[in-house]
Amino acid sequence: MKFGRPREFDVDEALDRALQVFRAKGYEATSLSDLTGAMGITRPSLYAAFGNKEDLFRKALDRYAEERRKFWKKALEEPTARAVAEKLLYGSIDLLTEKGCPPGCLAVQSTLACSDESEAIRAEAISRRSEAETAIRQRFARAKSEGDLPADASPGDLARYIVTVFQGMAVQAASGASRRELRRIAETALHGWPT
Amino acid sequence: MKFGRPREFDVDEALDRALQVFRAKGYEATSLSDLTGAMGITRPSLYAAFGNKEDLFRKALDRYAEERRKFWKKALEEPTARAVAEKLLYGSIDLLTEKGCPPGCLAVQSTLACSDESEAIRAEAISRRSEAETAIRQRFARAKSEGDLPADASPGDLARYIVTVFQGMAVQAASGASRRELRRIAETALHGWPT
DNA sequence: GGACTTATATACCGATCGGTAGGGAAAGGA
DNA sequence: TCCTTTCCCTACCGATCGGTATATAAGTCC
Repeated sequence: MKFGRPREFDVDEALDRALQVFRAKGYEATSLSDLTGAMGITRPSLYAAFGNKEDLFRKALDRYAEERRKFWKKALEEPTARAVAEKLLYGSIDLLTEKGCPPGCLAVQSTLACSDESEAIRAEAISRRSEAETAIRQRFARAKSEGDLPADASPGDLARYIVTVFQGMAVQAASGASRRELRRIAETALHGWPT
Repeated sequence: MKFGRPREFDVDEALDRALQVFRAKGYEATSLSDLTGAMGITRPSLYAAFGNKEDLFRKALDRYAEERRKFWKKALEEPTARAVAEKLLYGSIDLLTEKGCPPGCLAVQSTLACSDESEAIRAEAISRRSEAETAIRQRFARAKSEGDLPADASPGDLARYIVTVFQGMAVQAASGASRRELRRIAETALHGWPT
């Protein structure tokens, strides 16, 4: 892989730019012109480097998911189930309102906005989410066995609940909710956490 | 308004068909061909009866919102704040999983899927939602003054929380969650309701 | 019967969509 | 230097987008 003319743009940087656009508009509403404009490259360069639009989106989603995974893996290391839940909800506020990006969650957005053709994208976003939910459930099950959660608590229900509140917060963020408002939502959601 | 050739289709029925399509695909991903196909009318008939695509969507959203408003107005008549919250969350499960329609909430979907051009649609969906939240907050404020909610409870936070959980449930429904799963989410969300 | 009004049907508009062909430009290997 | 490989650019493809001009059919009023 040493022959030929070297490419004149940075692939990772271009992918980041693409991710920004996809976050702002969602998969379908983002056009190739939007992408090439933001990435600073031409259409053929895009296709040569990333395949087609769907491939590019998948790579952007990969990068996005990897970043998020780091976050919740770290959150699961908290000593108690309560602390884990707090870290997940409060910490996600930062991710939902990163400066420079439009607020919201790419995965949630991609789950909802879909036509017939992009069903594959939707399915992928959903499956990625279930990975996180499973990890949270297992963490709560451990907490239960350690006596950290009451015996009548359901790790599966609690994990699903946390994920659902996060998704609701993502919708709120996309609707313009401030960090302060999101914090109050998280606070209220954790108010009845089982002890 | 009695001159001229009478129209050969029922406007309300056609609007219902359009609503179904918009619910299935969202505003942007729905094409005029999708609409005319489902409504059983031609393009010029659609434009003569409803204006353009955006007008049609707004009318469909009106009809949708009216139906939903009936639901939450009724829920707010429950005697206690707790009963109101239960009715709102459990009752919304039916609305999120109506048979015949694809699962989810049109307003939530429209909030997230948007490009530059359809920002007006997005803004309208958001403003409609705030109407419901305000009504819920006022109901909770009344409950607080009646001693039905503790003195340290925040009607605003609780209303926002209920709306957020609903939105999360809408995402879950659109991702394929069953009614049973949605019921468990609602149950968990209400577990820590202030007494 | 017209005359008038309104809905329908066909066929089309310019713009944009995702995706690509083809030719020149820039590098390494010989 | 010449060849090969790869990349970049312009220009274009067919399909589809939302929206409409035009002509005809179907009614009420006189």
